[in-house]
Amino acid sequence: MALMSARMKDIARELGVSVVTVSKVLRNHDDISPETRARVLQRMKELNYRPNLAARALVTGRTHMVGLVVPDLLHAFFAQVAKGLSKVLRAQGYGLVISSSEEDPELEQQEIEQMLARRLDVVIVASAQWTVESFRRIEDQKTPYVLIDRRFLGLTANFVGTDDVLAGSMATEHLIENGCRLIAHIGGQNTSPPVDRLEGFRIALARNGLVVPSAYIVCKTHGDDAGDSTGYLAMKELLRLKPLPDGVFCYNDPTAMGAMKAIIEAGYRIPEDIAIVGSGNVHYANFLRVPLTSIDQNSELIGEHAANLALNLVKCKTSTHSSTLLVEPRLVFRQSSDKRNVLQISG
Amino acid sequence: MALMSARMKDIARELGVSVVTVSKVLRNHDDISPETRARVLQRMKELNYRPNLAARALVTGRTHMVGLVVPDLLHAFFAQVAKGLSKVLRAQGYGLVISSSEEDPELEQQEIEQMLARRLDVVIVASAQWTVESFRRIEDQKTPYVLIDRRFLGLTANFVGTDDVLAGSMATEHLIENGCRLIAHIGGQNTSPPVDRLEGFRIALARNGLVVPSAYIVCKTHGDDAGDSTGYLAMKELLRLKPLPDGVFCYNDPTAMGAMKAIIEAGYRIPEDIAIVGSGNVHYANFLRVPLTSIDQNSELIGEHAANLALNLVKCKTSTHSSTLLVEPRLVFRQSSDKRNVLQISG
DNA sequence: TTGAAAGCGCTACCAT
DNA sequence: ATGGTAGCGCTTTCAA
Repeated sequence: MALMSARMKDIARELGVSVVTVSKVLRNHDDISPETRARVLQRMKELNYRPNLAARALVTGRTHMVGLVVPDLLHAFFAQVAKGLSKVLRAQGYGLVISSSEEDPELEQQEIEQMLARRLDVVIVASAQWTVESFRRIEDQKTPYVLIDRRFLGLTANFVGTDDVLAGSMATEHLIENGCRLIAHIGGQNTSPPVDRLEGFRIALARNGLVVPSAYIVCKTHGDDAGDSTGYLAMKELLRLKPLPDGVFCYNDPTAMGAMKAIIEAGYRIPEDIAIVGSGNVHYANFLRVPLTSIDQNSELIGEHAANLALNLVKCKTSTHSSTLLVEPRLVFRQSSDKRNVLQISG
Repeated sequence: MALMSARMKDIARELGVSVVTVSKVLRNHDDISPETRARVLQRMKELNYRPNLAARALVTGRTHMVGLVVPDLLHAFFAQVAKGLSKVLRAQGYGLVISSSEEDPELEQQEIEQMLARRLDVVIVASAQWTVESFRRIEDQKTPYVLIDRRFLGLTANFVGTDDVLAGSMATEHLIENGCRLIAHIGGQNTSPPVDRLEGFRIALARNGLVVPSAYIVCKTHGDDAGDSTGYLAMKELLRLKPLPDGVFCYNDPTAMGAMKAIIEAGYRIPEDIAIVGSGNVHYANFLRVPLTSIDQNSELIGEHAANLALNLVKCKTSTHSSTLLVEPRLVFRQSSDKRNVLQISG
């Protein structure tokens, strides 16, 4: 038994062939005689040979690894995206390097630098940045990248995410259809999903001739990380208003979870007193205090699309044209917004 | 502007020094004059130089990357473990390659093979294997590995996980203390956590002189993946029994979520009719139908310990002695098992 | 069909 | 303090 794992050199020497021949067999070149091929394959199996992909990467310039940077691995949305990514990448023999930025732009920058230094073939980022500057550095390195979930205006980049304006209007229209007339919004700041969903919210209200005083719109920072406590605090603010809102569109599910907690603690009922809609449709939405109506963003599909787009970029680096892929949101109706019984009672 | 990213060679040529000198500056060797060092650093900054870690890995034999294979990225327990891992690894400049086996032993094997081929410095696995065979292959490669969450009897390996027997008895004792007398169990199969927790369950019952007919113990496969539907189905079985159990220890939180759904659908109350305890203490446990009492396994700490152990293995490969690290479980008391005041009005 | 030579970008070792 | 030489394990190119 050798101390080191076997190398091509070893197999070549033992079989009296050259390293090149072994290499060709490994990569299924067809200019090798069947007998030679058989002997090499045989010996590879015996030795349990594994090509050193790090060495291959050095000469080919391709590591066959993709990087993913997300703000928070614990957030079910990103876990789902990662799952979709992982599925596609595995099928193509690509590895996935994952890193969490903890919503910290500086940390994110560092992690991206690491990935560039590792020469990952392509990097996928749900960015916590405020500016566009850090993407310029990726571009300098000539490493292709794909943004997901959060877009940057003024940056021509490949993007895969949700049609957030539509998500926002869809959620709001749903509340209106279910009898809500004074609809509050709990949002976020600084990233495109909360901003666009708020716009969708406004569009839906306007389309239905509804007016909402600005006090009913609460946008805090840190909507993703610790979204539940943000939602909790925001909802407590809303509960001080008179009259109370009869529906709340929360810009994501963690926020909605916090809001529900605040409502129940205050002794109100969901959906009878206040209806709730979230977004993201986390996989446990149906198991919450009150099963949560949510906008399904098809997060796993976002991951799959991002993976496919990323792999395309690797295959044809020439592509100067960058694509934007919006996955269509879809509302999943659950108890938290179901006022049908309430409407019957009240006439 | 160069087409390729800068290499040491470029910097060396431009500055009239040797590649070795540049390399030494990069790695903070102290046998370089301050002026030379300054010039090199300056130029590195200007060119935005990033050392090619793939090349470094080839010569040093260290990729500075750690692999993690889990059965399911969506399971909050593993996401939390990954978070703990990630934190420690980042601080040490290590990268994290993550892969999901989807509870499929064959897929897991393939992913591990990939990681070995990539020459990751160490591999951390929450294994879905039935046998010990695949770990032998890792050992052949001389790649150190750490098992987490799931142990294998008869395998001398490094392990970090929960004291599952204690977790099981702790949960069960808790139900007993809260007045339960006919306690059911929903478990899993084939992996050590459900098996050990069931043992803890039995120990606690025996210690308290309680007897539970075998029909009250339901162990299905697939306790992790789609744990909620498993729990749902198992609970429906239990609900057909007479008399009904007055408490259920579910071997993990997803299972408990499914069980709660079945109980509520059947028109029973939690905890008044049936108390529930889970394990894992997922981060949204407090936001479920009924806030869920759960055994906190300190999953993030498990990740941190696993990372530290893994890095130690990398640093001193000589260590023939393998360690087992059990993180102590801790019960988090919430409403789902709170029978102290069954008349209490929620709100 | 086969293989010798060159080199990917970097580090280790030892001489200067 | 500095650098020449010799690789790491593999692929590429081109000649035989």
